[in-house]
Amino acid sequence: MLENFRHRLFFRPAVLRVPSKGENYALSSDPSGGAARRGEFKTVHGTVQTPAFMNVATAAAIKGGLSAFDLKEIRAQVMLCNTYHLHLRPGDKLVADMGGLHRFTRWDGPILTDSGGFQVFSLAKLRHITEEGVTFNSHLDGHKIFMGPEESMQIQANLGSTIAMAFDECVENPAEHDYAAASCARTARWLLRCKIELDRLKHEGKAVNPDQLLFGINQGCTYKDLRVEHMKQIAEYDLDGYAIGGLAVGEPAEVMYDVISAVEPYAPKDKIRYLMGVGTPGNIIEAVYRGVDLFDCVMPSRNARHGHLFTWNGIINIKNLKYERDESPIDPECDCPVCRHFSRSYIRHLQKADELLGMRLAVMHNLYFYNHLMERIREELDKGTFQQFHDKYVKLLDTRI
RNA sequence: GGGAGCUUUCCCGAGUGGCCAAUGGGGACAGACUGUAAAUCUGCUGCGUAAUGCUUCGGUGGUUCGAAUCCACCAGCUCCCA
Repeated sequence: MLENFRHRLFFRPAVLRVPSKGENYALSSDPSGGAARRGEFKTVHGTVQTPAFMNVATAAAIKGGLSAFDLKEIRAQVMLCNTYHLHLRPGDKLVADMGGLHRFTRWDGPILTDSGGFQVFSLAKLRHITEEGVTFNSHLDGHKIFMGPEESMQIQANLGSTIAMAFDECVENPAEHDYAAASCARTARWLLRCKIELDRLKHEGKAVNPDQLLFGINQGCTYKDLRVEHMKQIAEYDLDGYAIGGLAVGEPAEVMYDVISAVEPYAPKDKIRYLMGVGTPGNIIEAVYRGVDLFDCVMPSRNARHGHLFTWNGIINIKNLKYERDESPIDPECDCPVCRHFSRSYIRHLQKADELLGMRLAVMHNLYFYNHLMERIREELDKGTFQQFHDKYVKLLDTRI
């Protein structure tokens, strides 16, 4: 496997803190293990500066009406699409016939496709799991679909993403230790099947992207013993990257941070680490602190559609009456295209009036905020001032104002 | 000129004697949202309280133990006949 990820350690937390009065969590990284990293991740679709945020475009579009061209405008590096959703509609075969996701969407940067594993969790009422894979009832029309590791890889090979994710089971929280153990053992077996199948597809010329990378996914619920054992196991498969999945599914943030700290020392140092589905700006800062390189989350786009906007002074709800006559931009400290041109008053009006533009502008701002947050984090790591940045913003950015 | 019907809390609209401060929508106000079944969902919307309290269903006056609901008159609106 070619080297595709180079990183430098810029920061090691030296002091273990305990929660002080008024704090509901404290940094608890193991000083010998967790460490923020500044890196570069090379792919055939371009190099990703890490830590990075991946912009979620589940059905090959950013909800709220943003295109590939808008993604450039908001300084996005990576787009993320979904295997299950694209398989259902328009169908991965159609995407392959149209030349793959890059040609289809006109996004020429890296694309990561999630495997459908999260839908095993989120569509729990519509599915049945066996060793072979998962049977779903389509959320669109109810028809039965089967997806296992091989099917997920075949679909992702058709989509031609830069990075394919292994097909996993994202277990709900809380879960019994026995169930979590059995599930992550199965996820490990599925991972091997994924690797074999993707190698076969590439070897037989059936992958739209012959250089498609494969990331494995660590599971084990909130049980550190399972997490560590599972990570040790999948670390031996020499994958292109390692994800931590099954977090931020209802457990307290401190628990999530502890799991990351526990499992991080066992993730290969020279491979990129991806924390799936996370999170708030504060979550991301804490996870970077603990050695995570890559993130994705629906929060900036979904919340934007609902009027919940991120700023460098905390979170605002643009629909609130107090912004009715507010001429200032969403965030006075933001230089995104939306903040450069439009007032809170105008965006509030657009959202209250259900104008499409209201969602579009809000989504552009929030995604810019997230991508810019990652830029700031990289700058702070480069300058060696990430600790101060962390201390200033980790709580502030998640606070409602 | 004659006849019929209607008028409900911000709006639409249920309710036709007590279980009605009054169904349900909409709007307003606020909250939730973490690998997107999410342009969704939740709360709240007469005043006030710890609470059995107070004011309200076009207006006024009646009937009744009790009225948004029944009666009379008045006002406004709609339709039909001349």
